[in-house]
Amino acid sequence: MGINQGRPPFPTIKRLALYTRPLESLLGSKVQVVSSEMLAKMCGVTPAQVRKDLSYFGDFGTRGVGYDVVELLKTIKGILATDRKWNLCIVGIGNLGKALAENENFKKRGYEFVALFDSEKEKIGKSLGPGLVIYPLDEIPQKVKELNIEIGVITTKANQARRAADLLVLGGIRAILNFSPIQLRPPEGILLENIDISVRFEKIAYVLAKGLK
Amino acid sequence: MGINQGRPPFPTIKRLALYTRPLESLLGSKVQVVSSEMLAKMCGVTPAQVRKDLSYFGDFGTRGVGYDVVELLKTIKGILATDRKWNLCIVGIGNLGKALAENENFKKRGYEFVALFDSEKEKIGKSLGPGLVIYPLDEIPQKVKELNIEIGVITTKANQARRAADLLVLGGIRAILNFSPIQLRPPEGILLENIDISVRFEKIAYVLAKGLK
DNA sequence: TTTTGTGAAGGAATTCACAGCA
DNA sequence: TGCTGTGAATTCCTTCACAAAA
Repeated sequence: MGINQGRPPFPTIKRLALYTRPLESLLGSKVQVVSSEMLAKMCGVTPAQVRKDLSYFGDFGTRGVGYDVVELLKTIKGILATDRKWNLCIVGIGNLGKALAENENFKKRGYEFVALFDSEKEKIGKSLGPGLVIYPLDEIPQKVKELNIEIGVITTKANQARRAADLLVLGGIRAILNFSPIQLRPPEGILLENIDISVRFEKIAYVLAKGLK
Repeated sequence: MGINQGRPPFPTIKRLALYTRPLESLLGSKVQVVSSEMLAKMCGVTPAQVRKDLSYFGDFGTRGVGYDVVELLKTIKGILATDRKWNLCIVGIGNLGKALAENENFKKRGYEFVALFDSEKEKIGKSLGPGLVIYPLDEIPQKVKELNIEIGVITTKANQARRAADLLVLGGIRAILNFSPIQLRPPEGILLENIDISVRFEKIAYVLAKGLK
């Protein structure tokens, strides 16, 4: 019973988020109990992995039976802090920025975009979705403070990314999710995550070309 | 000298792709030589990591000097098989699909979208960019064969993802890049990569909430 | 000198295999 | 009996530290 050794590995955190999806669909179909084996299959991982991941946070299962779907989902959301609202903003309202802003899934999970920014004059003042207005970049610091924005998403062109990051930092942002292919260097204490989609293509190309598994 | 032990770790492959970006900008500014230390700093990794990564494939540096930028870039592109063209298609032409289709960076790296697919009647026949027409989903298998498409990108809504994957497989696709939050199960031998953006938000939320480094 | 290339050491994450409990 | 929870074993990846080369 309960609480494993030191801090859980980061891969564990990402998998917890993964577990959430099939769990929600099980919930929808009124399944009450799930085994590590079933959950594992639904997520493409091993059963031992599922159990180990969960064991870092306590023990939620019943031996011989499995995990209660409702309880497990609630627990994971608690661990991931998805049981509260997070205010985000997007800098750079091109296609990608729009795609994120209009995606309903994020809001469902508690991630709410409360401000949009772009450098193009023609876009300023336009709104996307329900009352989501596009502001100029200079207003980033002020809006971040005013609206309590904790996470900033950068979807600008490469040449604007650095400026976007600086302005977010100035406003007191806590984390940045960067889609540009630029290496940002935020000050100590600010969390940076990069998503570089073409890196994924490159991995695919490598595997295909080398013909390895 | 040269060629390290067994197959290189996958993290190494992803970093090679990462190294490519600053290398290109160095190339642009006519810098001829780069040390592992400088390259490391530009990418946010350690110098030892850079050298170890490269050592899996041979030795390209000159001791006491560094790496020749032009040569290193060419070598990495060769390793990643980015020195040739790859034909891709996108299934699901919403904002995200559009963002990918219109992004010039991919083509620059050899990843060319040669067909688009969507299930909405109103979108069929429209074209995006230079001669990129949107076809209905049923035409996926035929077009994949006809145009020699090796990589399929799925940017549909969740409820269409499975069908999209099946049709791609039917056409003989070799790899699938899946942006939907659905766990796909392609047959043996077909490479699947998932990009689930909200997982990244979840990791950020976790770190912020726990206040850990 | 300077900076690479790399075995050896260390650390992190996964898998094994089984004890413990329902 | 069946499935969880978890130390121990293993595999995988990174970092260290230094010999080798320019």
